[in-house]
Amino acid sequence: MAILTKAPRGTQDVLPEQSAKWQHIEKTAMKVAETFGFKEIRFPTFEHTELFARGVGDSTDVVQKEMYTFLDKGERSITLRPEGTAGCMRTLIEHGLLNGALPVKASYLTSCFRYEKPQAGRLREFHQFGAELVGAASPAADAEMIAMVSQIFEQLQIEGIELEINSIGCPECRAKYNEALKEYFHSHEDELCETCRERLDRNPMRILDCKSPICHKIAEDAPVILDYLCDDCQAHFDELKERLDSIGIEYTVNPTIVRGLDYYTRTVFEFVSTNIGSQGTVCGGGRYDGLIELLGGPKTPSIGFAMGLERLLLLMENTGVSFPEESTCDIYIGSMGTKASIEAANLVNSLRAEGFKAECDLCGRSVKAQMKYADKIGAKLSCIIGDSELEEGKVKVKNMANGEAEEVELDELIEFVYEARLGDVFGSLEDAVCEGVSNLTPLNIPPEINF
RNA sequence: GUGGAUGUAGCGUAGCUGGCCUAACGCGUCAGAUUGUGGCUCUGAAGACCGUGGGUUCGAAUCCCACCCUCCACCCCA
Repeated sequence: MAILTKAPRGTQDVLPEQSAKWQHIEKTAMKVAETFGFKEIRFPTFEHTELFARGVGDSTDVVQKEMYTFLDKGERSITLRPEGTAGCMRTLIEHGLLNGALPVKASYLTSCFRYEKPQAGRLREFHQFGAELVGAASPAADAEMIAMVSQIFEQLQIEGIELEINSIGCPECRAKYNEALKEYFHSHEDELCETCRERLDRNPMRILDCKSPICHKIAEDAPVILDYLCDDCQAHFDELKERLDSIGIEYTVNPTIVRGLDYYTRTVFEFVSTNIGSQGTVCGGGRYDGLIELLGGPKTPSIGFAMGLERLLLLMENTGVSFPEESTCDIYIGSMGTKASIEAANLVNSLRAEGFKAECDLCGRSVKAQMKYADKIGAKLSCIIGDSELEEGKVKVKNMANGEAEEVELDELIEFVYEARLGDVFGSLEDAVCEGVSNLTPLNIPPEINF
């Protein structure tokens, strides 16, 4: 296929038909975050390569083989963000937000880029909703973040998703654990797969993740990080569990969760589904107490997470979660002849100024074709303006649902549409008034009323 | 990066033991079915370089090779 008409590998177009679903997810996530005190933050799509190399970690797969890195015309090494946290932290440090009131609560909707082989739930450009809670070391912060994710899933009416948590300790207890791991795996060195043998001294924790049956078997009896936590890390993890129990959030402790980004410390968690193929992690996050300092900021304990929006959407579609219905055109104003077409355009314009969805003919089509179009776009009302209507100043307005028509003065068309819509929402205009709703237009109706 | 499956109009498919394919069908789109009104029905039209590029052959959507894309698994992660 021609390169001009084909999207690059691993990218996805969102068609108008799909966009309402995206907006629903995005709005819900941002709104829930707002109730938790988060404010949106926006930061660049690309950063200096060094930021990710340092922040995410030189030895990670993401940095080693998945980044979109290039030299710009000024010979700077630039990288399209492979994740959100590093850029977000850079922004907070650069603008001195960490010198203000802590914790800082920032949420974002971004696209991320990783050069990977695409498959279900894995794209080269993907979108995530992320949130960072910066400057709070307490397990209360961890619990709040996890609660926020659960709340988002609940609001979205998602079921069949499970929370797994783990603690990977602080650098001190992790060092002890790594030693224990190395010792254990060295005793099985000959049986390990090739990649694991290479990992053994550099990053033994990754062997726990290996899917090769033999390594997996060996890993089953390996020392568990949870047994090597220092007192502080242990207390932190215990309190987190206690808090989750108390709020009523179910979880399982999975000691094999080892996040692939170097910055994580202590709490790590994943929300996993079995309904979207092998890329089952819909949301992943954890604490990163050392990251900000590593990037040159003040020592600031923090925790964050990211949700894969494509995966979330996939999950919702695969499990039959319903999405809110989209509102359709309130009135289609058809016309015959140029004069009438101009009048129709004026009427439509006035209606739109009031916040109604109104449409008219732009193709010079026959009356019949215009009516068909009105039907296709789901117009609730329709009318056709011709010479006689202009003369008499009246139109027949048809209710598309039942075919009944009513004669309306052209001057009063806007009021008519108004009453018809209020009637739909409240049963009748009288009911609306009874409910104390007055002076409503589609523009000032509270969002919970799906006008 | 490794392995497997796929690729025909906007969508879903038929054709694929090579010539009746100047590519068929359904949905969708557009236009008509007596003068200015949708949903049903009927008629008609537009729309495909049969993923791309090579090759075999008198002749290829159909056979061979390469590449690309999509999907699935590994890997990795959201």
